[in-house]
Amino acid sequence: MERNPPPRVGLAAVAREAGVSTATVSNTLNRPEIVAAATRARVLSVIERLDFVPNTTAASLRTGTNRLIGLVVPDITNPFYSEIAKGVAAAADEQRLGVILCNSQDDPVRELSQLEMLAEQRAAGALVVPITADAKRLARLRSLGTHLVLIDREADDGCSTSIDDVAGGRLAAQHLLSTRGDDFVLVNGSHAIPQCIDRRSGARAALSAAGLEPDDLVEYEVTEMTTEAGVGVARLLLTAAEAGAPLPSGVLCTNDQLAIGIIRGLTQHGVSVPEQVAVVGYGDLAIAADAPIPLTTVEQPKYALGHAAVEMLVAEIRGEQSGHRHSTSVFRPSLVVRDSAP
Amino acid sequence: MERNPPPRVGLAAVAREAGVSTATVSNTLNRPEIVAAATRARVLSVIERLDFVPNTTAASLRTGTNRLIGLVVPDITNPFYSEIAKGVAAAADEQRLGVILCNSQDDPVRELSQLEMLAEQRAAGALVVPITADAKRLARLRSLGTHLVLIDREADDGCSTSIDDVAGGRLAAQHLLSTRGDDFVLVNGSHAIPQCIDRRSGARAALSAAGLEPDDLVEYEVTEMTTEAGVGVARLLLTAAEAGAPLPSGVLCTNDQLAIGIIRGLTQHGVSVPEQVAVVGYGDLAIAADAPIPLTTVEQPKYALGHAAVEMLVAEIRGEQSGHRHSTSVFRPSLVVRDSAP
DNA sequence: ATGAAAGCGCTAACAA
DNA sequence: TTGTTAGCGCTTTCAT
Repeated sequence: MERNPPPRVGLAAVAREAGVSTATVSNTLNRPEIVAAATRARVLSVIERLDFVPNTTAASLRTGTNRLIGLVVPDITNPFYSEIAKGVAAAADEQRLGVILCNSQDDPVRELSQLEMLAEQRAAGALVVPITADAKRLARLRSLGTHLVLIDREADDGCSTSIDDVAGGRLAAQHLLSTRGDDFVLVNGSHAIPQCIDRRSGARAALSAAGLEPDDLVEYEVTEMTTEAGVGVARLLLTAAEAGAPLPSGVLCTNDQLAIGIIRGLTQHGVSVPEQVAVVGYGDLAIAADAPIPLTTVEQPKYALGHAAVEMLVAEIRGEQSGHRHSTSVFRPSLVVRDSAP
Repeated sequence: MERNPPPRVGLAAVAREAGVSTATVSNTLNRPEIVAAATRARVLSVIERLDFVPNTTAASLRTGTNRLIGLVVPDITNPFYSEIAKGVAAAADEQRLGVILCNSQDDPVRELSQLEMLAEQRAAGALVVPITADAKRLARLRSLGTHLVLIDREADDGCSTSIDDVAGGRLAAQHLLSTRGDDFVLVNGSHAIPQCIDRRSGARAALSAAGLEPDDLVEYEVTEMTTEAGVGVARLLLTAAEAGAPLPSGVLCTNDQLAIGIIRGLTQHGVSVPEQVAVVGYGDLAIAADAPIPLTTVEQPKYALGHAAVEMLVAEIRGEQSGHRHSTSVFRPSLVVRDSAP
């Protein structure tokens, strides 16, 4: 079982064996068109035979470029982020880039030190889903030198890919409006979260567009956007109904977990969904389709978000000298109609 | 908005500014104890002032070691793998390692090319959740030079971290046996999947241990381990019951999706869970706790699996010359009792 | 305790 | 078309 690793063969060994210079070996790899077909074939066969694996570390040092990019997400376990990561990984594969995954765990300090690590690795750039949009922080990140593309957050100064949450909120509200009327309620997360604000704005915009007063929209704000919180709000709704107020004909939730909680809370108490109350979620996670009553929800192009971010980063890197204008691509969400709100 | 990137300062610039040699700067960074306190302070202040970011690429080239490891998973979107990734990312942070994420998408060809990429990057090693355990393939991977630690699959020749699926199957079966009796059925995935085989073996072992005949265990095998497939099996169970055979008192599923499907299929037809039929899942994904009837299931230490794998890889790398014996650490799953099978 | 200098493996002028 | 050669930025003997 003694298995001393064979001494790594380098460009020089290949060159010697093939009877050419190192430059020619390098060229057959990087610019095959400028080397004679015969030589190329000979070199390639030697490479094969010696099991030569080029050392990109050395190449990076020499060229000053690196085929490595960073991806910083708050929690890779969250389906929203892991879908993004999947899109990033696929695009990176296409571009022959490696992705350094950093899980910031919602900790700004950790996030910063990870960006620092990426800078030390001389990553060509980084895609980050920032924990806080604090402009000062972002400037600091950028000053670390690597190119930055923000995901799921618009950058005033720089590239980003994001989703139009206002449009998503509008879409959901319009659906409820046209199928159920105007007496739906909004179940929202903390107003400290930009996405929650935007979705709410969209819902209000839909109301305005229908000639209604947006301030009449009843909103329940929860601190944790969990299934449990949803069940809690459902109870509130039922209590109010017992006190005489009618149940709303629709509930618009700003994520899927809340919506599932609402449905559970309502159905447990004999209220039927969607007959008595229609429920719309937001996000289209796997749980939406798999729920006991499949969820009508706003689908977010998460994979596309990640995929596009890589392409944007590559464009930014390429355009480094050739002049590059920062850009933002905003994806439009769409409504997926299922049983919970037909 | 013209912002020419400032020319990167290197070790040499720092040395010049601090009036010392590059060796001293390097030493204050890597072996601070051997440089005089006064010099060290001066150098550090210059580093700070010039915003010097060491270039690990160059260091790697020089030392032949790299603070980068690879992580290859079949699908980062799958909660099982993303939990592992989280554990890997955390452990890597602790060890100041970068993690290159590769999503093999269940494609052996892609997996191989990703391992090749890791070899080109001279990653210090790779953690892989292999698509196929084919020994020849693994040998080929190892021959690419980087150290390998397998995750969720035992390596006959090399390091690995895995979960004892036989124990998990036994745990689940024992629970059903002691709370419900011996007339439970097994709903399993394809026998081509080692984990499915192991979980089945565990269930059979539990039967044997109770003095029962393992061959009497009724098993339903599905090709896709989805919620839908679970609903399908539930229907089969109900049809059989109509034909006179009694419903089993328990159902043991080899993943959580199947269990949720079973519950849905049964309850939709008026069968109460757990009163008439107890259902046990496997995996303890988020959906288990969040299900309408919270799921009794076998919890797998996914995070620990990833975390331990990093430590094992580090040990293997360290022990490269100092003699290192390959090891396998096998984690024991545990049973989480919830409402679906109290 | 510090400095001088030789590379790590590769790429890219430039020369032939 | 191919070869020669000078580094990329760092670490590490070996002197001093």
